[in-house]
This record gives sequence, C-alpha cells and structure tokens, in this order.
Amino acid sequence: MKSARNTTAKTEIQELIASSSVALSHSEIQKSLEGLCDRVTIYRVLERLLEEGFIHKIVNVDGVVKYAGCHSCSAKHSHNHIHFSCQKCKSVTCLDDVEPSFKLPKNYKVSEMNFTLSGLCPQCS
Amino acid sequence: MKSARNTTAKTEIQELIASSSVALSHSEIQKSLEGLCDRVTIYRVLERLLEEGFIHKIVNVDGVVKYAGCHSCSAKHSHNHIHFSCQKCKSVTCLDDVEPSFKLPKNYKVSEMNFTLSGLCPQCS
DNA sequence: TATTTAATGCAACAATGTTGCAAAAGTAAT
DNA sequence: ATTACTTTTGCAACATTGTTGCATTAAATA
Repeated sequence: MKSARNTTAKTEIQELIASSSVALSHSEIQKSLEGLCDRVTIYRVLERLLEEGFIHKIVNVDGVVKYAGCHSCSAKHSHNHIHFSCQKCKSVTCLDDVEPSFKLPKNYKVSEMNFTLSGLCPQCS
Repeated sequence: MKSARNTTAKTEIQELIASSSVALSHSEIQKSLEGLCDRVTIYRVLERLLEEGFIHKIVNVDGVVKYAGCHSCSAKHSHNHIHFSCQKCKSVTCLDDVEPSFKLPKNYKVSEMNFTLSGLCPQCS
C-alpha cells in the first residue's frame, strides 16, 4: 500500500494555492517558491494534489493551465462553476456560485466541464 | 495599405477546416497537408484566418488548441456556443445551437467565452 | 536508530509556439 | 509579359511547457 507523505514542497504549494484568491499557473508557483524545489517536483506535487482532490485544474482561454483550491466542493467535488479570466490584470478566479444551465442534445454524456469567460473583472472595469 | 493574398497554403488550410465536421489542431492540419508547407506557415495562416473571421479558436479541456470554421456566426460573429470534446474518439465539435445561460455578478464585463464539455459523443456512447 | 519506499533532483527529451531574416511568390501597374 | 512592390514563406534558432528514467534523499514506521 502506498501512502502519501508530507514534504516541504507539497506543504508549501498546497498553502500557496489555498491562500490565493486567484488561480495560479505552474510558472507563477515556481516564481513564488524561489527555488525551494525543482520544476519537475512542482508538476508532480500538483498531480498529487489533483488526485487527492485538494485542487482543481483550469484551462484558460489562452491555453495556460492554472490551479485553484477546491472551496465549494469539499463534499461532492463537482466543478461546474464558471471561471473568469481578466484580460487586464490577467487573474483567473473561480465564480463558485455561478453555474450555467444549458440543454444538450440527446445521447451526449458529460463527465467534465470547463467554462471560462474573459473580459474585465470588477477591479479592472 | 496591406492587402491579403491568396496563397496555396492559405487556400488549402481554409478548405480543410471548412470541410471538416470537427475542430482541427495544428498538428492534425500539418498531417493532412503532408508537407505542403512549413509548420510555421500553418501557424501564421491560422493567425490570419482568425483575424479575418473565417475560423475560431477552441481551447480543449486538455489544453490542446483546435480550430473550427465559423458557421452560424457569418453575420454577427459571436461564439457563445458550447463545444463538446469526446474522450473516446477525441473529436471536438461545435454545438452551434447550444448556448448556455448564467447570472454573472455585477461589474463583470464579458468579451469572450470558452465553454467546453467533455464526455462521450453520440457516436461513442 | 534502522528499514522501507515515497518523493526529489537532475539530465535528457518531446511537443508546441514564437521570432528574425533572406528568399519566394502574389498583385497591380507599366 | 515585364517590372516593382510587398506579402508570404522557409529555415534556423529559440522559448516555454510538460514528461520520463534513474540515482539519491528523506519521510514514516517498526
């Protein structure tokens, strides 16, 4: 049986994401950690945090992958909320309360969703 | 004044995308063209087709960028429809008729949207 | 403290996308 | 058809992002 271990890198990254109001990219995390660990380690830690359900992954409209903590989905772990990407301050935030509705044609089976809007956030508009 | 020119590469790529029922990635286009032109040229042609409004860009849930022709938006050119990404056959299609609705908090100004669902398409489910 | 094995660092690699510049090829005028 | 002008292309080189193998390091348990 393989059991997870608490390492410095994992703890730091987890805290960084948890305390951030915006979603963070791999490179942003790397800058924040200031050489605490290797680039590869960050990828592997993020992978583990995803598996363990502490964070979720967001693909921005420009293709950049960002990571955000799981707030609203502690129990059920569903991510059908909208993300907002600000074109001015470049921040990506989870709008946890905004869940879009739509009517899908028959025979489509949905297992994952990625909704991202871009424009100006309240701070920038 | 700079005016666009009709080149072999542009014509081929435009036709390829227009005649495809699914969105195509850069690498898929490259394979189809079989060395007709350079990798870089494809990037630049796609850039021009985007500017000219013949195609639109879709960022898939896995971060892969795909391009699809503009069908429904010939006049108004809006892309608020949903995209569906099949996990089995890997196809990405535009569900032109499916437009999601949602209530955004005040002071957000939306200029672009990217909605992608993934799961199983009718052919694969 | 010793043992076990998860986690890390390093090097090397692959995929994707960008940029500068000289050469090639459209387009329009002669 | 030829010329002149400028867009477009190909090539090389580079940047970024993400992955993999393997030896080493360091948690967690006994």
